[in-house]
Amino acid sequence: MKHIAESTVRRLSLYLRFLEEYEASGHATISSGELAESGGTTSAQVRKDLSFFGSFGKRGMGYTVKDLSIAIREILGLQRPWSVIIVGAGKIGAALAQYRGFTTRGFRVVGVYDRDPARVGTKLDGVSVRPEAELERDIAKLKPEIAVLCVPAEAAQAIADRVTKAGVRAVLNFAPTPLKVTEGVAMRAVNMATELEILAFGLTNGGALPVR
Amino acid sequence: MKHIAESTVRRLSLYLRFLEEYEASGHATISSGELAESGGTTSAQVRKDLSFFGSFGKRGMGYTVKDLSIAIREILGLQRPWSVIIVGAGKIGAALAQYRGFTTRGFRVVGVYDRDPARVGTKLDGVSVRPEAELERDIAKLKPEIAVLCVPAEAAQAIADRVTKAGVRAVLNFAPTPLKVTEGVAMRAVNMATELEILAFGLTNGGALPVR
DNA sequence: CTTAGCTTGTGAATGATTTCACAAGCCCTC
DNA sequence: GAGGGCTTGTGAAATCATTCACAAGCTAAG
Repeated sequence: MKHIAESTVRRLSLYLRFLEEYEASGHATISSGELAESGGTTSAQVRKDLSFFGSFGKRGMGYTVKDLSIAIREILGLQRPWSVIIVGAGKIGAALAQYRGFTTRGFRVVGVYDRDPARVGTKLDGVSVRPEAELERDIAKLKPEIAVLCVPAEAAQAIADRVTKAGVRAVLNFAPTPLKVTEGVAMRAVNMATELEILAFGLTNGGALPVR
Repeated sequence: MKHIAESTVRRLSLYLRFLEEYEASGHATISSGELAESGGTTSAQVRKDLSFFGSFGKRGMGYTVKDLSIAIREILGLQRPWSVIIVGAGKIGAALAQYRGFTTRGFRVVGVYDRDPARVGTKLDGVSVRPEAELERDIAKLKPEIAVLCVPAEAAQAIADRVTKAGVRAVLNFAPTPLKVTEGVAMRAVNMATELEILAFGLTNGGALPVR
């Protein structure tokens, strides 16, 4: 398959969100222009994004909301559930373990881990925190595809190595440090301090950063 | 000033993090190659990024760790502190209010707000949660530059409108919905479900997404 | 059946970002 | 103070992403 830009995938996720809203509000069809409007982009961009994966609309008519939303879900791989483990049950990890936005999209938190015995055993939204030492055993048993890392920066690389070695194939890293992962493992990072710093840059150098 | 790509600003933030580590570990100078290695990019990229803002190194020698880190801090606007308010004291908002990564970079949380009276009055790392109704009054008084939104999707646009109208000039949005803000307000969004969806795409379409 | 009015899908053009490649410059040694 | 060995800073080239612009195709109306 051709290379798909990350920006395209990100927009698909956004389109899907709007399609679900449209569906809920009773609309049966939608044009690339309307979808673009909701997502803050252009109709050409919407059509181009979709064109990488096939042809989903009807000329003169637009897209069937229901069909397009199924198609995008399929493109993103959301027609099946994904199992997620969260490593680090501090403030952020605990918040994510209970975050509804994950579960509504088919991401199931099947395990939460922490090194601190004081946190082990506490329940987060139905999942008990387990000791970090059990990671390998649990990964072998539960076969989660994705690990979310909410550990301190200095521990992140070691945990990433452990979970990928144990079979996890995708990592979402909230620790403020970049990670190296072996070829074939998908990696994404969310760095909240960096986001604030980009805003600070924007405020400092008014206008140098294209707004959005 | 020329337009600076967001990707450049993001990398600068990353370089700064490494420079701080390097400084702490006693290194006095660093080359673009070493910096690139740590940040997962190329030496040419590092030099190009810096070249937008000036000339900071010595040919043959590399960069003085201390000077470069001061220079980047200045570029990003981090030589001064920034005041931040957090709106929404649910799981995510509360976690962010107590997140050390913000404070260590000079972002001071000066207020946390919630609509739910049950949460009002609770203390988060020294800051009491205040009623959302006080937003405008507090913004006028505290003059925070940045607002972090951790409210439900359906409330986010209304809160964004209120805080920007009251004088906040930058918004970091954690609600899973895109926001429209008036010209001149800096806006960034962190969508955690989207990040997982990008990983799901990567897992589903093995190799279609450049793994970075 | 034909025409009018929309909207898609997509090559081509433009714009943005990254990578290349090398002259210029600095330090250290001899 | 001349030469060797590095490393920066930066135009030019290459790559990647977005926007343009329009033929093709669908529906509804007459």
